[in-house]
Amino acid sequence: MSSEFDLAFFHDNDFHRQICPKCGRAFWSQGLHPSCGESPCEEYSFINNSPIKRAYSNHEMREEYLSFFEENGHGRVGRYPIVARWRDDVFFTQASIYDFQPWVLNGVVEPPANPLTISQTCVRFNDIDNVGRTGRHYTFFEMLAHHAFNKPGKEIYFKDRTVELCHRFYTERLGVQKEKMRYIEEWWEGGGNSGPCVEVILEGVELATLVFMQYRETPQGRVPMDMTVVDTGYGLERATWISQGTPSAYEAVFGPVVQSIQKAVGIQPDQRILEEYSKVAGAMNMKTAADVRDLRQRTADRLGISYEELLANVGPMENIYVICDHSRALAFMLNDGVVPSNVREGYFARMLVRRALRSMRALDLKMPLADIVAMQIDYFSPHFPELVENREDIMNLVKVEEQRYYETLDRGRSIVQRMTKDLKGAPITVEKLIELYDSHGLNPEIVKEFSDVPVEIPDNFYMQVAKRHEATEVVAERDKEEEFPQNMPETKMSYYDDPEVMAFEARVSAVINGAVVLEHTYFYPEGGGQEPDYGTMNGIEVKNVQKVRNTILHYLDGEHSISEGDIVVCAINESRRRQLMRHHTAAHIINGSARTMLGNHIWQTGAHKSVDEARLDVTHYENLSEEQREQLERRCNEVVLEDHPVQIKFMPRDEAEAQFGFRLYQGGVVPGRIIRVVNTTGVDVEACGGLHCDRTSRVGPIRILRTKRIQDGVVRIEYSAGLAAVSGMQSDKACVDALADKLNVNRETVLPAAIKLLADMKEDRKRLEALTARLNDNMAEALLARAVLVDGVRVVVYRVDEGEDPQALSLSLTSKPGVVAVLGVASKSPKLFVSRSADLTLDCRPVLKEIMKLVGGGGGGKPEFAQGGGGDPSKLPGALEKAPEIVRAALSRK
RNA sequence: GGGCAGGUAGAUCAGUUGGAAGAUCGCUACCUUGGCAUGGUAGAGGCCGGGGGUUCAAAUCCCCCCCUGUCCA
Repeated sequence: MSSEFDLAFFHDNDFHRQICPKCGRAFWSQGLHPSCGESPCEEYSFINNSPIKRAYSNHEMREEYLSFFEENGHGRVGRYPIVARWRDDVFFTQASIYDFQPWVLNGVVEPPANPLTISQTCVRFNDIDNVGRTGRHYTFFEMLAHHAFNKPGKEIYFKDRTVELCHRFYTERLGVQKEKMRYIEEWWEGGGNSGPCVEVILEGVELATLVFMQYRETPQGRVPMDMTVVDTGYGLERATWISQGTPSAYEAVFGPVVQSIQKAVGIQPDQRILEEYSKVAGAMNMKTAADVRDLRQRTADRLGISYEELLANVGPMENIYVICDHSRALAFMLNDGVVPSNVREGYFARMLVRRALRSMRALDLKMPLADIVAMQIDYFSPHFPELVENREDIMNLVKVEEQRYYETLDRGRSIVQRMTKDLKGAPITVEKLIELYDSHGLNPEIVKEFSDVPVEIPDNFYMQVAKRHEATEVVAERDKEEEFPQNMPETKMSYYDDPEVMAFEARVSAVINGAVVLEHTYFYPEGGGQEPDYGTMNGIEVKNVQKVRNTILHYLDGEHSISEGDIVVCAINESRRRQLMRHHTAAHIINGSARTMLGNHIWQTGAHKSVDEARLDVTHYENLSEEQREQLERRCNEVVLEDHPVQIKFMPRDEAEAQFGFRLYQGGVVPGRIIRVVNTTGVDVEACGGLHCDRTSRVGPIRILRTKRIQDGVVRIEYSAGLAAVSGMQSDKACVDALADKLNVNRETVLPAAIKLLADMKEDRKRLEALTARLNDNMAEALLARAVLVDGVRVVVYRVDEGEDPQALSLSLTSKPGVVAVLGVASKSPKLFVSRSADLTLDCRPVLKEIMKLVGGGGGGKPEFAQGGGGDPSKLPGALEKAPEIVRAALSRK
């Protein structure tokens, strides 16, 4: 491996290759060092003693870096969004190289500049538990980078130049003494690629990683890539931190925000304690609560103070750091289109809100989280102007989510209180604690606060929770096997040239698995949620059209004799096509109108357009109210009437992004160097492959049929447009007319007539109930008059007729003292009821069972009221005849 | 996408081994008061989330679906 690092740059500049005695890794430096310098081999040595010539703010450091590389021939590129909408394999942008995967790396798309430099906003959640504690972990961070993409015959630069630029940046630009820089030899693998890499270490901290991607990891082994890539990553926050030499990175990065919160909380920690704490923490990797206690104890020992004194200083600061980190991450995530929810990317936003609120609770900091997010926006917006535009929307999302958490806490409080009431002073078990967290979102600290009984929290609590989730099996994702040959002839997509052509002739270039491939076609294949065109080819029905890579396959109804080289005559089902076009343009109108109405957090997450109806799924935190639905419908129809032109243009990707931003990618992944931009002028701009009306007026009426929350954070808008909307209105009218006809009123009075009808029905039902009750009473009196006297007890045996209520009659009979009632129903499933008055002690259940034995059924119930059934209905009358005897026997047994 | 906890009166929730759908608050009317807070009495209000199944009988047991909450990826 060492040959990978035998760089001319090292040799020409008096670097020495050394082996770290602690970790055994090789490293290069112009100075001589006892170890590789990375923690835990060496402790931080820059605190209060920065090796960098002056203290930089985060913003100054970013600019210093980007301008250095710009001066050295790199094109400066703007950040990509945190939500990696151009990829379907990850939720978030976790490194600058993500911006160029997969299309730049696989050669489909040219990089926006080559070489380039960028400061990429990233989020990572794997180390979230260390945020605030180690002094160097974040959920959100900026990765400074310079990248070079080397194609065969078009080399930009590789290892030597990369290390040289890195070295010069720190030594020349930031004034670090050159002997202090150390470069560790390492190997990197990720995302199916691999290559050697160099870790850049300064004063105990890893500043950057320089990766040289040159292999592809395949099932057959490691193969060289056609394109080699320089993939570097420099932590902006770390560089800022080292330049300032503050105890933790958080002070350096969030300066004013940390101070404002500190002031609001009213604490002034001992700097010396924070410094030592940070040094010890830097050398540790914490997994459980026990690790954290260990860290604190070690620091306290070094300082010669008590654990409690340390905790009083460190604890509140950790919470402040968590709040700072999470609030900044939220500002950017919400800005870039995440809506908090309980699934997918939204869950990470929810988690950040809840963790931040917990820290605020621990500090007893009583202010809205949205206000802290606003502080971050104000601190970062001079360099990220997009935050200003979305400021109100971001704050609103935070407020909504904060409110949700308080509702969860309220629910949780009553759950815990009910639970502890049953426990009567016994402690809450670990099992229950896990359930409260896993199912109700209540972490043990909160449970402890809510409960009056003892709560014991195990150190490995969260590991036990994780264990619960381990058992869940992972469903293997089945790759859809490519069943089409690799070398199919490509089809020219003529529908993009002129979507108005509905009849054409074309030459057949192939027939694949019975599907016809033409040299060019006006048939629109299924795609972008739009169903395919139907029509005819040589008079045969075309019933499906699919696109596979760049080939369009026409599926015909039944057998056909069309073969390669034929000229076929084609006709497209025009009414179907026009309706699909209207629904597609309507989707863009609705999307744009909803965004204007509800906020910039509205993004399309799915869509489907068929002939009769269509739907559009958008990100939003709650279902629309009826008023909002009406308002949206009205706004959409105004857009139709305003007659906006719909401009469609093929544009280079970078140019389109520069002009319209990443909001273009509403429909998800759009590969390719050139993208098709559909601009519904003044309303919405999207990268879209669909066919559209050329003006909004041609969409016709738009009806928002209904909206529903299909999952937390996603609202489905179902709609119809054009003639489908007209059909809907007609059937609605027909329905009301038919209803009016049935009610024998006109359509204007159909509603009050229906309301009156329902009221009348309800009244009638009550009268019927009252009447039945009176009938029961009368019947009861008549039956009691005919009752057989057995040992002074009146025994009533009666076969109930259809329409009488045996249960109510039983109750009525036995409400008088000294009565036993035996009531039978001889329906096809016979039933029997045996009841007695409250003053008697007879157990009705054996009586019932004995009678039902004669019928062949069973039953049970309570001593004073037994019921049963089943068996042969024709045997019921006979059984009832024997009933008085059975009752007599039972009474005498007493 | 997966796991877990739920869905009963307008609201918050009980409902034991399957066997007559309940409590509290709120609502309506009347009584108490000069008026109000309050107190007293009576009453209204339920497809027990939906659909199947087991059973003589299901809010209760089993299966499927829908909805809500929550944790994890």
